[in-house]
Amino acid sequence: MDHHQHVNFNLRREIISDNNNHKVDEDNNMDLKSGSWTVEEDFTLMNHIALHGEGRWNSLARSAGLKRTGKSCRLRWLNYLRPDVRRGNITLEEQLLILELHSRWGNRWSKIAQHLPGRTDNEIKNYWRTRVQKHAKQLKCDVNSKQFKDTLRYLWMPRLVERIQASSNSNNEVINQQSIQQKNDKIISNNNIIPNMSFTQENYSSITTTAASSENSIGTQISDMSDNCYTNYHINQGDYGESLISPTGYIQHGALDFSTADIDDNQQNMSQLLLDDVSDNLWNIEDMLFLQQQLN
DNA sequence: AAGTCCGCCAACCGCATTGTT
DNA sequence: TAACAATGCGGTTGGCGGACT
Repeated sequence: MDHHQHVNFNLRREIISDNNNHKVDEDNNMDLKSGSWTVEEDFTLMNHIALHGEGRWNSLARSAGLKRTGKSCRLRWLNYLRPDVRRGNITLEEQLLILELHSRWGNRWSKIAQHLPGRTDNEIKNYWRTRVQKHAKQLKCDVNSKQFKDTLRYLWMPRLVERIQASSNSNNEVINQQSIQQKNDKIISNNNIIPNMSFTQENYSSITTTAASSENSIGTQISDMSDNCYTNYHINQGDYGESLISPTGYIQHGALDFSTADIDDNQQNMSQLLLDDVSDNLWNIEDMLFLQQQLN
């Protein structure tokens, strides 16, 4: 019996499906449920894992009294119920990291997820398919094509870096303003009011903290990584190629690898892409104008 | 208001790999 | 070391909800 045969044999033994979202565990003659998990099932699984730990998913499912396959329990726990699962929108930093790591490793979702604490491979895969592949589709090019990879690398990723930096700067400004106000308040409350004197940012640079180091857990964790992608983008934008990136991070004329014949289509497609992307916080009007200049 | 479309994402499936007996 | 079981991984599907007509 070769590998495939015995795997299929395992699967046949494990479950036999009917047409009604029910499966039968032949060994235990038990109806198995599939589809969405109920709150009761979630509690049952969580309580059982809290008491007995995870692993041995098939026997866990049986001993917990869950009419689910071990696989289903494992997936539910790892992708949803685990306490350290990070929920909510993918941040700019995470987007950048996903793009970078995917450019290195391709569809190695699990490997990529290891570098995004709290994110699951499923979540990253979904992000890629729904957001990134959508843009490839809009550009009418293959997601693996050089054209699309260049678009990601020379447009999307630098733009994300700029957004991250801008966000970090604005956070610093808010923190600085708060610090200044607190200082002033403190001085006033101590009856040490100094007429006509205001505190500048320079005066208080020593008491401010950067958003990246104190507020942004991803940034902190990334900085601990052995292969530090995010920091590389922060510091070495020249990595994109000196001929491509201007000091502001913008792309030099002619950097895009579009053939002349494709320019009109690409311009139209990219403009539409950028318009659509406003909802994803990746592009703005400035980007659109810039790109149109590049394509003209 | 009702019907349709579409994007998102949880969950499933098949296969590969790893662990255990 | 072969057989089997458990786990991991990536592709795909289907249901839900919001947007649109």
